Amino acid sequence: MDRRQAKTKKAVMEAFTGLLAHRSYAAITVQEIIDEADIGRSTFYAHFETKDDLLRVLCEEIFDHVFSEEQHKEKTHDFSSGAYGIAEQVTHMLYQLDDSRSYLGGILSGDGGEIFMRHFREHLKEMFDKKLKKNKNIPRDYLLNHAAQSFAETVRWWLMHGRYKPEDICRFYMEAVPFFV
Amino acid sequence: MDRRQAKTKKAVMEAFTGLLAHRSYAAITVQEIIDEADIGRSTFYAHFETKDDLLRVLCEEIFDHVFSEEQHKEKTHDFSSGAYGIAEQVTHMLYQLDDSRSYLGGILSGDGGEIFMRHFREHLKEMFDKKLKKNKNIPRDYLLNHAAQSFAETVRWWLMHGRYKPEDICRFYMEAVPFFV
DNA sequence: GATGTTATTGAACACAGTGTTTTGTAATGA
DNA sequence: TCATTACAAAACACTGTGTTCAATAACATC
Repeated sequence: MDRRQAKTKKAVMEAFTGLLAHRSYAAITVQEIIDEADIGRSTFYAHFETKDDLLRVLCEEIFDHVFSEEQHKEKTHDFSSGAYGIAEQVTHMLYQLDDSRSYLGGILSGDGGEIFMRHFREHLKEMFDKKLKKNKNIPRDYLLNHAAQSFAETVRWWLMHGRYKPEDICRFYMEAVPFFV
Repeated sequence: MDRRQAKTKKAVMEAFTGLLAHRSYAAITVQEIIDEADIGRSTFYAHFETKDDLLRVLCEEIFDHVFSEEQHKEKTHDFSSGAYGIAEQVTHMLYQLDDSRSYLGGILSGDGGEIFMRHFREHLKEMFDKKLKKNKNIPRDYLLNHAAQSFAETVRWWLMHGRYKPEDICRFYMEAVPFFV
């Protein structure tokens, strides 16, 4: 990849996350990102289709970070089926998310949260799919959505209000949503 | 209240809910609401400060509908503390929400959902506050948020995907979130 | 170092949507 | 009847988005 492109993308991402640390996604304008990144307007639009596209890219990078290590672990230690590992996986995700704490606040507050939460939920549903206990009283569809959404919401609650350690949050979640094998 | 004002407000609300039945909140413009309601632009802004304000008013009307009957019941039969009644209350709310099903879809999809869900969650937290079981392992703060958010999400899931009866949804929820007295 | 390619710049532009203002008209209630 | 209030219509300012284009700079490769 052209060094110029890489430099531009890095500048945009840093400007964006920097702004997100102080203002909500909805309140940030493309012009501000451009000014902060110190690039031309047309350059921005050469890299990202729209402002939402930029947010989507950032979310994907976060999710890559949060989920990829997990997949690595799975392949290495075969955690893929079994109660052992789910707590560790959850805790690990929480640690990864904590790294992005500074700008996740800006993403989550206001309507940018919608985009993040929706993608996050879908990733989680895929991840949790094989880890759910059977339950004859509740449709699997509902339970899977409940488990995923509850975790996403747990993260949101944690990042916005609480100041607990990842291990604590994991314990709360596992106790509140006791439907894993 | 002036008959003209009442007529205008009714026209706007009907136009708005009518449009919400077919498009998401974000995709609907003020101009469309005005055209549909067949009123002047300045008239709209004499009644509502902004487009978000209109959504807020609609949400409040829905919540009045959903929660007021509950408060009535509480005062009448003293359900305020006790396991008995929570399932009935939840079921009753679900029936009320089902009445608004046609346009709730438009509110919930896209970023309008944020406004509805946030207000809904806060109302629910207030309502659930006295009905939660004590739990020494989980902070009350977390548990209350979890119970409220999970119900809001249950409603969303139900309105968007599922086609169950209110009684079924109530059963799923009570089983998934078994933290009520 | 010369050369063709690609990225960046900056400014101007079209466009959509929001919310405001003004003036004349019509409905209302007392 | 009459003062008050709501409404309509159109023009307006404003903010923000995304596009276009010609000039310039950086790049990779030979």
